[in-house]
Amino acid sequence: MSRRAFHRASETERRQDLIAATLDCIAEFGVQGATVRQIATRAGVTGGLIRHYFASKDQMVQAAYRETMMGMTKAAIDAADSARGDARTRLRSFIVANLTPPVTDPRTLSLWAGFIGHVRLDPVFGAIHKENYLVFRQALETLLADFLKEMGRVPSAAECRAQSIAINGLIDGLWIEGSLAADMFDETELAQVALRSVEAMLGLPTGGLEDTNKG
Amino acid sequence: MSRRAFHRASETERRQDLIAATLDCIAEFGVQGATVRQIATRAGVTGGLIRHYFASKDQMVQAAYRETMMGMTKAAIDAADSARGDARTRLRSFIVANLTPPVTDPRTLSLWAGFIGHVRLDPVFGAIHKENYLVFRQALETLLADFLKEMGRVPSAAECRAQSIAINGLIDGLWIEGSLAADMFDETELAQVALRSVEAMLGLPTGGLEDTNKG
DNA sequence: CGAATTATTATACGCTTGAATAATTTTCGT
DNA sequence: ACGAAAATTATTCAAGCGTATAATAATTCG
Repeated sequence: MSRRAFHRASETERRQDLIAATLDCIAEFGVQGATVRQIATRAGVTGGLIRHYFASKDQMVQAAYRETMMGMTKAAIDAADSARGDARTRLRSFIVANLTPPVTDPRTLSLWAGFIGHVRLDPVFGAIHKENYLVFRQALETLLADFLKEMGRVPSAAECRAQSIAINGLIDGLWIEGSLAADMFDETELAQVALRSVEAMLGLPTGGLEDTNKG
Repeated sequence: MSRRAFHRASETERRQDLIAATLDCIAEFGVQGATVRQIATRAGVTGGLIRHYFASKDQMVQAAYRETMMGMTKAAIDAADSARGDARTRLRSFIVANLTPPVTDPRTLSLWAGFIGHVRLDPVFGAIHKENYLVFRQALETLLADFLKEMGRVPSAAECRAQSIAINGLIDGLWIEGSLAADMFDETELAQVALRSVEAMLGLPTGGLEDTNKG
């Protein structure tokens, strides 16, 4: 049997490849199935190389978790930032980004599900989770406060907190529903449900779901 | 070394003990740490006995998943049924039951997190998930339709669907938030947020979060 | 161009896992 | 009371795990 051919890559490139292979394996086989050997095969290297780039498998998985979470949050925040319009438009872009691919996506949920169980067990996972949660929640609260001000309101701190908790929860829950059972929802249905629900929660007139006999 | 003392239990009792031990281990150590040996130790038996009650470890974990999910759904439905009042009261009881212990609870979330990653990988998990989801969603949709009728509305099928998706998402998301970071919320805060948000989504007057300068 | 260094492969090790089997104790029908 | 059947323990096994180490190929640099 001949020896496997060498392919030498730059450090950042190889680290990225290894993280990508880790995510592939977790999405496809679950955390249990994401073994060092499986990940190495997927990355096209031999197992020993992993230890050359990461002190342990755990550290590599932590890096993969960090990247996944930051990617999701960044996608939503970028969508809000690049929506150059009024505060309402920015908030809506943020919500839509969270409830459409690639954030709402079966693969993303598989990754998240594989990771979330570690949050309470591994302090590193706990720290990554907490930081990401705070970034997300802060972004949402800012968008919300801007929107309320734009409507001419002077929201109290209590209202901002309560409404951002509620909107955050709504986004999270719809994200799970949509990612777990994507086939049960039209492509834009969840985003539309979220937008209407959020604006109803904030006291705006609803957009088209009135029934025939309101009273 | 002397032999371990025998303790003979009835079949249903022992199966229940093994499932309970499985859940304990998953909650405490994660799915990875819930090994046959660890579970057996927790249950106070030796490993071989597990195979006497379950054809494989997988089947035992599936039984544990089934029990956990059915328990959560049943708790909420029972709360709604035993609230002998108008439709609004029943819907509120359903929501509150979902967002207070033992449904909203760090341990319950740990269990759910341990399981959810299997839903897409193991068809048995997929079937359990789907069945439970449909039961939950049907119960919610019935409660919602009753409530809307009680308000004098004649809700369209589309509205019922959209609103129940939204409420389901809100419950799920707040459940996760509350279970992941119970220390960040007052004991009844999430339930209150949910109740106010749901009624706002349905077009009812809000209950006390108006700010100082509406309009 | 050659030596030192680094990246990569290949192999080996100790441990844990789920499962299978054998041995032992209890229960129960007759 | 006894023997068959069932429940439980104890032991064993093969496979797979993460990791460590040794061998080899590529790169770097004086």
